[in-house]
Amino acid sequence: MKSYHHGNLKKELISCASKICERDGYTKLSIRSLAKESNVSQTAPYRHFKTKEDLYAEIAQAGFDKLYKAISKSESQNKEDILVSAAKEYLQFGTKNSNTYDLMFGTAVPDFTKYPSLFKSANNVYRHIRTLFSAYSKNKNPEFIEEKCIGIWAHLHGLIGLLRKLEVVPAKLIEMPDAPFMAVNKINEDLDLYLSKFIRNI
Amino acid sequence: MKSYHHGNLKKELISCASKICERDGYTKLSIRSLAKESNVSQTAPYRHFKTKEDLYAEIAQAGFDKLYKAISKSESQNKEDILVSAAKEYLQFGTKNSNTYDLMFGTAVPDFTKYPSLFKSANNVYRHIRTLFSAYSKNKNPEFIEEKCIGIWAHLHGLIGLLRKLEVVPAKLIEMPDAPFMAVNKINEDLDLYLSKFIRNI
DNA sequence: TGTATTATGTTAGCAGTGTCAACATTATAA
DNA sequence: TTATAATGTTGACACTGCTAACATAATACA
Repeated sequence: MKSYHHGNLKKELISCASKICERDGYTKLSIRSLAKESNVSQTAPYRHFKTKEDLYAEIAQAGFDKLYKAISKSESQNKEDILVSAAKEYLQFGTKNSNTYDLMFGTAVPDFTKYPSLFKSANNVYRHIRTLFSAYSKNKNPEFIEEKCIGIWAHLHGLIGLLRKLEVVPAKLIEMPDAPFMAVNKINEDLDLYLSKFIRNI
Repeated sequence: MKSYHHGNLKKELISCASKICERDGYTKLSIRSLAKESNVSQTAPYRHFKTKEDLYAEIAQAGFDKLYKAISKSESQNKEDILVSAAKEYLQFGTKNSNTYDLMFGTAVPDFTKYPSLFKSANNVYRHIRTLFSAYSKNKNPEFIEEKCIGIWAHLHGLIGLLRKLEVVPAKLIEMPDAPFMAVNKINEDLDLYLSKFIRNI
């Protein structure tokens, strides 16, 4: 005997949608199929999300919050270690949740300023990177810090994109001996080493 | 008096689709509206592209070819200047054709190995970066070269992604004084300086 | 406690999508 | 010239996001 009101639909939709987005990519998500999975009518989700983009924004925000947690958890006395470890967490989040990462940084939600809480969550990630680097860096000039932080962020962000794109079955390597897979795979195999070199080189 | 056969449909579709993808983003492209614009029936495009992804692959390949041209055109005796200039061309291509760049590196075509000629075009871009850096670098160790090239590529690739995401109307800055816009805008304003510092720092 | 209001559901329907099968016309190769 | 392949059209299926109109339940207030 099912009651007319679901009781917890919004949360369930977000949770379910997050899983689908991570599993299949956000373009595969459909509001109708999502509704079906929660045993509600096709248009019930529209009582909680005005548009599909609104739903994406919620998922993206949850992603940024999760990312923030991941890069915040490392504890150490050594400031370089913290930075390296945070970078590693960032990279791992991006590669292990690549579809969610794509939703967060791709065109699913083109303008974050439309969603202030999403904006804030995304910004918190950047601010934390800056805090860590600020503590690590000997040069405390704010402009220097900002510029280097963008650089670090861009490097990690770009690596995630490339790793995803170049993640190919090894068999293909034989056909394309000149492709950048070898190098990417090598980096992927020894991330710790790469990241400490990378940080120390800044 | 219109003839039954269009004569040059495939080329026209690709050209038209490229424009739409760059203007509106690739998700806005529909095969049906594309067909309508060429005054041809809804399903005519399917004689030239088995799926929408096949069409995306063609556009992406054209993008990589254009990118290759852009980063190849710089001439100079100084190997560092060539590298810096190529990096600048790369960045400019990515920021000025951001929707096309997104189509090239996003999830529109998830697996390049399905499209050998696209794969090759994309690979040419990487190989050219490597050629330039190889000529510039004093350390000629292949592993060193590969790793650094991935790093350069990732940095540029990531910057393009961030610049796009952080490109916001300045008015919003006031509401969010702690956001990374300032830094990003500064980098954007003086790309030459940023890139030469960046290259020299490798 | 009774009632008005709001929140949250449902049904029906519009306009649009990718893709396929069946058929029509034209260009080309044998 | 004729068979075949290439390239076009029509019609249809099963989807999609989204809206309007309506139904039910929870809540706020008198």
